[in-house]
Amino acid sequence: MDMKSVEKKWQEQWEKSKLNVFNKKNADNKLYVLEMFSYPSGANLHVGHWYNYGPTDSYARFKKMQGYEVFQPMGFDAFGLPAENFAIKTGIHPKDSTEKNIATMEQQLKNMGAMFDWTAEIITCQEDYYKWTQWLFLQLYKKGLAYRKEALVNWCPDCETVLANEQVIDGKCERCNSVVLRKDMTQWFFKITDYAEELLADLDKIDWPEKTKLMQKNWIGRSTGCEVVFDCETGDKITVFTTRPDTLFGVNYVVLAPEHPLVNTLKAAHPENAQAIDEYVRYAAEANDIDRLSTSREKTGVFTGAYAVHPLTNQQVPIYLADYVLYSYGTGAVMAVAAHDERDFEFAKKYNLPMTQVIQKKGGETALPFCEDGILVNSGEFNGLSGSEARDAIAVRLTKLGKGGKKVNYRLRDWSVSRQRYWGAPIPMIHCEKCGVVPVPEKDLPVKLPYDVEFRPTGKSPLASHEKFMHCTCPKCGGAAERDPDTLDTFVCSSWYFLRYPEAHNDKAPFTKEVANKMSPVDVYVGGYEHACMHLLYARFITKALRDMGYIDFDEPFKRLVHQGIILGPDGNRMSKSRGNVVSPDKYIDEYGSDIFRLYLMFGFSYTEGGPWNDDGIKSIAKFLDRVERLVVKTAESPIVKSEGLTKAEKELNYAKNFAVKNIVRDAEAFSFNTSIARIMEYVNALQKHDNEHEETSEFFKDCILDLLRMLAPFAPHFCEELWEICGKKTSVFKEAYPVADEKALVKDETEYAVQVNSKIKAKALIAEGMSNEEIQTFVSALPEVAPFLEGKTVKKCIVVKGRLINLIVG
RNA sequence: GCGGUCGUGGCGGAACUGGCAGACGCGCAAGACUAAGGAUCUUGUGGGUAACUCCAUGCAGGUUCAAUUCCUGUCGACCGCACCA
Repeated sequence: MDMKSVEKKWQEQWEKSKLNVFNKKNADNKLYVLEMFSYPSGANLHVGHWYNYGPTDSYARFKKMQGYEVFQPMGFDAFGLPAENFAIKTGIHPKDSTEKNIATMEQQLKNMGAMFDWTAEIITCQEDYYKWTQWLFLQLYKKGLAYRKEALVNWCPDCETVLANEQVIDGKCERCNSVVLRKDMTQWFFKITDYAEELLADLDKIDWPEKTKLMQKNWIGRSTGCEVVFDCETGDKITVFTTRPDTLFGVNYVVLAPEHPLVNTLKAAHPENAQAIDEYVRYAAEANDIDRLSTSREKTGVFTGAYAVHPLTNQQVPIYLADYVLYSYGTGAVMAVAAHDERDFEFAKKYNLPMTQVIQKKGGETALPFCEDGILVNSGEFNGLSGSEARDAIAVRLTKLGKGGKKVNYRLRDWSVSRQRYWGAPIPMIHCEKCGVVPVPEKDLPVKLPYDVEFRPTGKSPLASHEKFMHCTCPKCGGAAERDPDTLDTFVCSSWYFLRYPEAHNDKAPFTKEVANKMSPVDVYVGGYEHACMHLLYARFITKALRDMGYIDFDEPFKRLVHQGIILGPDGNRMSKSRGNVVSPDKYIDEYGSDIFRLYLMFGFSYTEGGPWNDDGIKSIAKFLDRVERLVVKTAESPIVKSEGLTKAEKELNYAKNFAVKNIVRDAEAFSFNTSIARIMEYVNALQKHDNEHEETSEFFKDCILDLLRMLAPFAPHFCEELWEICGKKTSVFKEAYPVADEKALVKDETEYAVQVNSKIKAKALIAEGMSNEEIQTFVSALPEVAPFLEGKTVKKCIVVKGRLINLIVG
């Protein structure tokens, strides 16, 4: 079969018959199967795209044949840094390169033969999409979930630009390798932390890989502990967070992060230390990520001269500044217990601070620092309590005294969405001298991204230099005002795109409640695990926020999630241009076509594992399809002999068929395509064998061949359409129902069992259906291979595992 | 450092809930058909042994009638987080 022309023929046919277009009339029966959309950074699809989209398309086709109205859209996540960086390097405008890449990729995706519903295509960099991304921003702003604050950004001094976190590799700029600094800028944030608890709790409700859920769980980082208030000599209060209130009597000093707002007050109170404090704050600010990355880094800090009062003992404890305390976590201040915390211990040792042991190992000598649970000592009335008892008791006491109490903390930080970059959706906000920050009225959306922008780095957001863009009138007072020069993180674009697909052409709204509730959530979502803590978390957050704003009625965007594995280079490393181990799918497509390539991707790897590329097996897949073709064509051309009932051989074939169907269905549902295909191969072997042994072609055999095409169709779609036609069928094989296993055909009169004596296999025996355990024991005991082992011994126990084995325990 | 995943033939990989380890395929070997075979078909293929059988799922233990599967320890590979108080 000339695969290339066959594939072209059916792709055209499918387009003409609208086979892949979702039929809204059947929406009650919908199945929303979604692959993560493509980033159009390169012109060609790479193996990873094929591996994500090919097998998932087979899944979608399989479900379609099972009777679902499958919605499988595709689009492009088209804003973002690579296009802009490419532009900076080559001078080609991001819009131009992106559009060109999209055109190429669309064609390649069509050549793949996946049943994408192109009528629902979305491209995030187009006005009719980012208009609604901006709308989303405004809703979050209205709801108080978008706010502005000063925050540190990654700053590359050489490129004179802000870098996104993903552009910082080991503390260095991914492009020029210079050390990245941190710089304070006012930025927009989304308040994802408001949803920390629900994001964590609802992980239990979704069918996602456990490791992904665990990653999100760790990322959210819930920890329960206690807040403790220390009165500062200046009259201020210092609140610290601790998970170990049981060590409260061991506090030796209090540490503030260098960025802590109280630092200036303390400095003013102790001018004698002002210089040292200033120096340390500057030192900490200049410390770059490389230093901070190193956990072995020596602890540094400075004494402020000030003291605070211990809430329970009323003792004076000194206040230090140290950058091992992170301003962004907890309260930005900690109580230091040198005897029971490794970091505090290290710091205390370095600065010769006292240590007070308050926890003792049960019954033993205690070497410091001792960070495990133990029995309280030197803790007044709390002496003798265990760790957990003490944590409760001390928290209760603090609450009573109004000096703190139980508190839950999260590691999750708010989502910074401002990007000082050009190629993104402009933030729909206006800065007016008189009215402050004013949102762009919804009727004025989109805030269009101008084309004629100098995107080469100047140290400012590129849009800031575009006068026409920047100047505007304040919607509130009508006076002159300026637009926000930043653009939105591309993760904002992708945080809601699944809601847009079903209404891709709605120009009145991003989506409607009615359609969204009907079509979403996505039933099966397939994409890379690298998005575990970014896209997948953001989309969950936005879904919940939209729900709380009344736009949708469901809690989670993706009911079931599957991660495909990664296809590595032949050398076992990740494919990369610098390694020179990139495998391009193009030459394989050229030689074998899409079906064979896709089939090989499904058969040669465990889908969720992936593995090193190796093309040894592609030929064998081509051979396999050749065999199928010969068998089908021969059968189609043979005269059919009518018969009544099934012969013994046909019964066996019927068993083989139903066994195959049962397992294919189960495995395809689990995205275990390699075993699904293995079962199809076995079935083909059985058909082949039957055909070799029989001159005539029975009606039953022909039906078996047709079922084979139905079984194989999702996995080799063009190929099976062609053979289906050769068999004289006028309608698409994808209008057929996927075969269903007939359980009756799977019941055998007798089953082969392994017979063991004392767990060692001695024989195989055919056991008739319905024999009792006693009958079985009598029967196998008499077997010539078994009997000698039982001579002179008694059978103490006979274990029968239905359909598998019999184990006689003798002694 | 913390958390997680995974170690199975020459290779890719199977093994559903603890139940015949190595499905399916590649590769290899032998044979058939052939003028020819890098086509096709048939058969064989974890290792040792002449054989009975024995040894084999990284390594060492344990639980069990039975362990690739469960538990403990250990080695190795990969991934995520990383001063989170």
